[in-house]
Amino acid sequence: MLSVRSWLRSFSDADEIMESEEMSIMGTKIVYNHRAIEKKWREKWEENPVNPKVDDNGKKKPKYYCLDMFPYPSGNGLHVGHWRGYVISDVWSRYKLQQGYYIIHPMGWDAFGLPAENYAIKMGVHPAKSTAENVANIKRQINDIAALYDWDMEVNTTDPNFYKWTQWIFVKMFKAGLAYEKEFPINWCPSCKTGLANEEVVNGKCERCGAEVTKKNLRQWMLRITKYADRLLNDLDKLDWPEKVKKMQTDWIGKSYGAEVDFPVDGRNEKITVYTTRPDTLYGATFMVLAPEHELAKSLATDETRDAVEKYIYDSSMKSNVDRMQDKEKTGVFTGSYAINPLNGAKVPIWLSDYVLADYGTGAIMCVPAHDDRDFEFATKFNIPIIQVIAKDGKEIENMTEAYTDASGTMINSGEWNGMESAVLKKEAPHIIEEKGIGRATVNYKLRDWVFSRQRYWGEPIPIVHCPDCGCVPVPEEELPLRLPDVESYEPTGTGESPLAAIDEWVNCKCPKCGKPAKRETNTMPQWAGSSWYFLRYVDNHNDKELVSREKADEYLPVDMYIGGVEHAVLHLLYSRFYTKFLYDIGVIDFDEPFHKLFNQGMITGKNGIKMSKSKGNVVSPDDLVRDYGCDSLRMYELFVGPPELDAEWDDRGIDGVNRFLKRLWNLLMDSKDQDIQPTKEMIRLRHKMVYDITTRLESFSLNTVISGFMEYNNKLIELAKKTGGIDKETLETIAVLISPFAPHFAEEMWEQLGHTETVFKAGWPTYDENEMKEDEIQIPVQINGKTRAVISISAEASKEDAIAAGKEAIADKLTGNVIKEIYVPKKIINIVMK
RNA sequence: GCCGCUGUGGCGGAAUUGGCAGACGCACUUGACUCAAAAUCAAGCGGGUAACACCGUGCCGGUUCGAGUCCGGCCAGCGGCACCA
Repeated sequence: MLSVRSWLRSFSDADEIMESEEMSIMGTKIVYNHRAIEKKWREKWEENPVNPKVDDNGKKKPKYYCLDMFPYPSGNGLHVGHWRGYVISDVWSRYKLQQGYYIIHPMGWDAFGLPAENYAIKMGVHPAKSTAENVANIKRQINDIAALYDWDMEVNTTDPNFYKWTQWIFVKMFKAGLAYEKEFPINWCPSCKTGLANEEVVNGKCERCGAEVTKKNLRQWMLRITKYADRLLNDLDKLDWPEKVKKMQTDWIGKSYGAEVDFPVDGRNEKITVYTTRPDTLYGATFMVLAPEHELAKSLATDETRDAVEKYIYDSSMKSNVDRMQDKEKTGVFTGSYAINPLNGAKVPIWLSDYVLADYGTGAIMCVPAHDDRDFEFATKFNIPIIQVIAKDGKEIENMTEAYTDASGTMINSGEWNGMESAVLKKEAPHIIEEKGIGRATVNYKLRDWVFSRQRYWGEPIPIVHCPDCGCVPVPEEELPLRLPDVESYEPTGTGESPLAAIDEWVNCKCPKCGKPAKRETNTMPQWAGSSWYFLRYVDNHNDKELVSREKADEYLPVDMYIGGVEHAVLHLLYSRFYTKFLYDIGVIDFDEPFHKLFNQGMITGKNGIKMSKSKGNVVSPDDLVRDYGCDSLRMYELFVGPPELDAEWDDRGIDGVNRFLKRLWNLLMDSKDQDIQPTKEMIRLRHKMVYDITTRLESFSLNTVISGFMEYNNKLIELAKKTGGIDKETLETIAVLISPFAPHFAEEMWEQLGHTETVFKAGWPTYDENEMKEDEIQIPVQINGKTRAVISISAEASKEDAIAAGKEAIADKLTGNVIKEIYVPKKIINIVMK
């Protein structure tokens, strides 16, 4: 079919040929014509939207806010994979609409940031221009989905009326002490030529472009997300999110309980504080390791060790993240100095090694080789003594070949702690240490503060002025937005300066506080800045006084259902939670979690699970499929390819299946609609069962089986219609409503063909009656020793005796042994156990 | 290395609380219609057998009248974290 089509398309009037062919009338029957139907209803909806606008909302109806992650306007347009999430959220929105909810289903553009900017650079056009073009193109493609989007709510992160508030939030954070400047070696992508947040480094590589991330010492704007670590962690409990995402965030925040212990340096009036989660093993500490970047690292060297120590510190600073991670074998250098174990006075050597991270804990650790794998490896390599302090199964391990890391066993070689259970001591030790005055109980997080500035052009300018007298002064709130200036050269410089730094007339300004000459901050915000709060703006996007009015926020927010890929688990979803909590703290909104329920849809891939991309040449565009099969068929096929939460390989051929289904349903409608068929008992039963099945599958988000359910019932009804000549009107009406979230144009046409003049979306979701679903006669398998030997038909109400008697009769010739047990599970099975 | 998820026909995938494994669809085969093709309709479609029997849900074992489903032990693939002390 497709190849014939493409052959026909080579003629100039191919579309007209196809159109007339499909419009043709075969006999007296009108053939399903998706083009005519979809065009007709698209126009009708344009005139009379099925979901009323915000302002028409009676405010009495319950609302449902369904949202999918907004796209960035890439130059490649949408492929069938993008469709999936949009179809899922639209199906859910329309289902909620049928249940009587007022639906908020907006769409917008995440248009600042690297993808848009890199595309612009590649094409040699200004990002503002290419972004606007790409938005227009993708908007056209998105309209093909026929989703319930309310374009009056549209937002665009590059619109000054939007980024005014992105900047406003930053100013508020600055005033709250949550945004601060810091100079330190940050993750730097040499290809994107910008600093990156920790979350944007995946396996040592840039999340965007895959280039190896290096370190660069830069002055940076940071957001103190760590201050929210506990709340970000604890509030996960109240979210209806996939466990997988909750776990990823939990691991990323990485809270651990332990103790800081102060080790005096031998012969010096200094101490080194270490962080440990295993203070119970303190007696087993036989050495100490500092990160090469530790502030005391250099000064601990003696005359004999100085050269080696300085070389090691220098070498470490030259290693990239990837190098440092991939080093299989531990390296290190002895400083020549010793520390005193504050518990037992033991003198332990102080080493430097890059397996200790400078920015976690205190940048220094005590090492207990007997009970830590890394310490064991290090001690073995450098011949450092190993002292066991936990007895496994009551005794010391002889000839230790690996560390014993379980916290289960009895303490030994541990002075007054001897004989205690290690698991108990692990909990008590921090407090004991605190009482002794040699340390304190503490917690630590893997989460780091957020590196928030980017040395790129296409982002929100950070609204800060650097004044020689006043320091960092925020741009006054009434002067926002601070507009991104137009610039001729917007390519990244790679020097650590943003292209904005080259615009003197923009950079030079007056200090808002004292009026003296000052300079503007030239870094811009990351793409996440806009996407961390955009969902709040939809419901009040024209408000020029507030980010969102409290009235509208209270009424419409937060988001009930959020749909997006799992790739945002620790980026967008963590940042959005942080922003929401901050806005809650300053009273902008009255909730502190943005997304009540989260659904992660799986990715659509090309053959063999390869991600669709232009460079791989495996991108499938929805445009041809919409033209050849229709929006309704594609919508249904997007769901039919597999469980929505799992990845699925795209195969064009499968769409024929759903298209044939719609054609068969159409033919059933055409055969039945003018016949006034009286419903048989079987039709009524099927109708109730169908409502039950479709509804329960939809509720459990098993959207692929909803589609197969439609096919199953359609097949059954077609069989039935062969006997009766058609299907009753009520059953057909029920199908039209049930299928309306999935194939909205088809449903509307079906509804109209059945004589209705109002939209099907006002029909209301059908209900079922379990009594009507019951069958009088049921088919039930009869087994001998668990193997099916016959299938019999009995009354659904049959007693155990009657059922078993009927079952035995059916397999009488096989009942040759002694029956030792007879099992009847009502309506399920008969099993005769024989010897 | 640690944590999580997933293993079912040629393929995508179905199987409430354990109860006829393979629904639904794709592909394929055959037949009808057609000069022919497409479309459509009808039949078939895990392996095995002439037909039964029998064997089949990654592998090994267990519980049970009965296991894709529960338990124990492995194997493979995918994903997350990755020296976080």
